[in-house]
Amino acid sequence: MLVAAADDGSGGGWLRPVDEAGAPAGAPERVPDLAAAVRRWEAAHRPRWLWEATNLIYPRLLAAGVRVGRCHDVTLVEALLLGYAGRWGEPRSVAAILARRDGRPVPRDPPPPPPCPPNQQQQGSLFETVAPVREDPTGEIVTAYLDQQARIAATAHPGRFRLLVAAESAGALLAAEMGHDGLPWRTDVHDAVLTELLGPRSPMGGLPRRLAELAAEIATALDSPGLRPDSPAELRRAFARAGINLPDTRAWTLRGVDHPAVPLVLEFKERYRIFTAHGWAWQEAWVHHGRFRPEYVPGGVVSGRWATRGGGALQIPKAVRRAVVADDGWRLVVADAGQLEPRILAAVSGDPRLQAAAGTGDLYAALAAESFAGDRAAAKLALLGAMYGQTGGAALPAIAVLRQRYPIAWRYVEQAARTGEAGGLVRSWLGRTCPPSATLDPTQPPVRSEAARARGRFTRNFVIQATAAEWALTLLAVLRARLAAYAATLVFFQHDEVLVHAPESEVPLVMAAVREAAAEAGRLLFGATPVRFPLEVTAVRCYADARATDRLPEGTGTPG
DNA sequence: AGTTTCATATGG
DNA sequence: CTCGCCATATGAAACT
Repeated sequence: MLVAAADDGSGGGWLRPVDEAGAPAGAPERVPDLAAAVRRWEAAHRPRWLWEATNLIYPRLLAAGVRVGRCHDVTLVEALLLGYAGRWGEPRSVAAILARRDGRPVPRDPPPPPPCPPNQQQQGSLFETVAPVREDPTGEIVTAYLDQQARIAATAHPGRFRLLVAAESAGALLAAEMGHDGLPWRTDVHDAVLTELLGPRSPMGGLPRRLAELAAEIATALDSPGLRPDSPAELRRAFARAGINLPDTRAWTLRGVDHPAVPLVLEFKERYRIFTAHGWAWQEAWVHHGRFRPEYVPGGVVSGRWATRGGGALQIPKAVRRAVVADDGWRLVVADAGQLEPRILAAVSGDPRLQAAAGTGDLYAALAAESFAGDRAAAKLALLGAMYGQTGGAALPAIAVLRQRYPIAWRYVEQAARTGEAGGLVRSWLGRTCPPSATLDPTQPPVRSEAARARGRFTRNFVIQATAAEWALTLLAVLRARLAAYAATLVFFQHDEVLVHAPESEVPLVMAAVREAAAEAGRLLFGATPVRFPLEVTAVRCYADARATDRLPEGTGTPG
């Protein structure tokens, strides 16, 4: 059963129960308290909620303590369907869907809100900026839903597309929940990390002591009083005065320069970065009551990966992860999908030799043993180079070996690249479609240009990265459903890594649930396949203690 | 003064 | 690992 739901902008709303065909399955209701009504329906029937946009309606339900199991997010699904039809970027609201269907002028979507740190939010601002709704919109939502169902049925693989739709909608629920719950964050530990790396904070808002000392040492070493090492232009001029002409001041460039100031500059850069991006100012804006609450944006990246709005949640530096600490009596279950993209390539291409390697715990090692004389690093570089469209550098011989030894996998990415170079569209396994090229015209003869080659690299990588993203999204959806029975909650998701905050007593159950979710995601996407999607799962007090590797020790002994 | 682009870092 | 892919965020520099 489905229940279409809409809020009226002031706490109340409308509900309309319907069946899969859109026929009434109960009386439409005008409710004075939408959250309370949703809570009653969820407890009694666990329907699939049908609404225009999870990111608009669900945060208010969460604030009222209401959670739901499943939904269909019309706006996110419309983005998928528009992309599938090659109409990327057109308006996605219910009103836009109906207008397109009826041949009326299509209204524009409202602009997304700007990034807003939670500690600067004004209470009630959301309610004031949204015009109150006076008419029941649930009938139109149902109509839009039925229109979408028809278009989904007309895709090349409707079953796959339905899985994508379900996963995308579940992701939207989870994104709102994680933004609401927040990531456990110890401000005292964060302070200690900052003080250790940067020195005591300057009371006047200037550089902290250790950074200021480093800047002074750099100025002395370059005989440039007052030099600000955070200014690339000043730094280049100072090095030029010392007889060293730099093309830029990147860390990698500096590492090749023999001068006493270089190690100081490198140290300054590393620490200055943490000071500006994840220092005290960031903490004051984004962390409160022991939780970091970023705003996740499902589908915010063209490949289907999530983005975040403000807070830099997907770029937390390794050093700062020490501040992510489980509550007393709780643990963080950290699960990381190792070697995900090459495993995806094996699954989608059907290359039997690559699939054999992807059936082991360490794909790169198996590949190395099979085709690279045991050189694991070469095997890894070859695969990454093939998936990214690398055309230069030291990995070229290894890429040539890959091309010859794994021709089916090679042809898969080559085909995607050719399509892109010609201005065509490519799709992920479940049917997410890449945006069209801004410059290439598929109706014209192919051109050979740097733009065409860049487009080829993009589409080549898209088919892999987008499928990897939907595997991860499917895992999340499955795991979220399994964790509903536990006190444990998902608190963080970063492309191929998830964090679950769990009471100690639930840790074994949660670790098993994560592994099962990974296996289930593989089955849901690819059915019976020899490719495995192993997870490295650890339970830790502190995020920084979860070691990151690209190797997955399996079984009882070490290989070789 | 306000806005846009560049340079450089972080993450996968 | 400069590479080849996808991002966000900051401050400086360069503009309107």
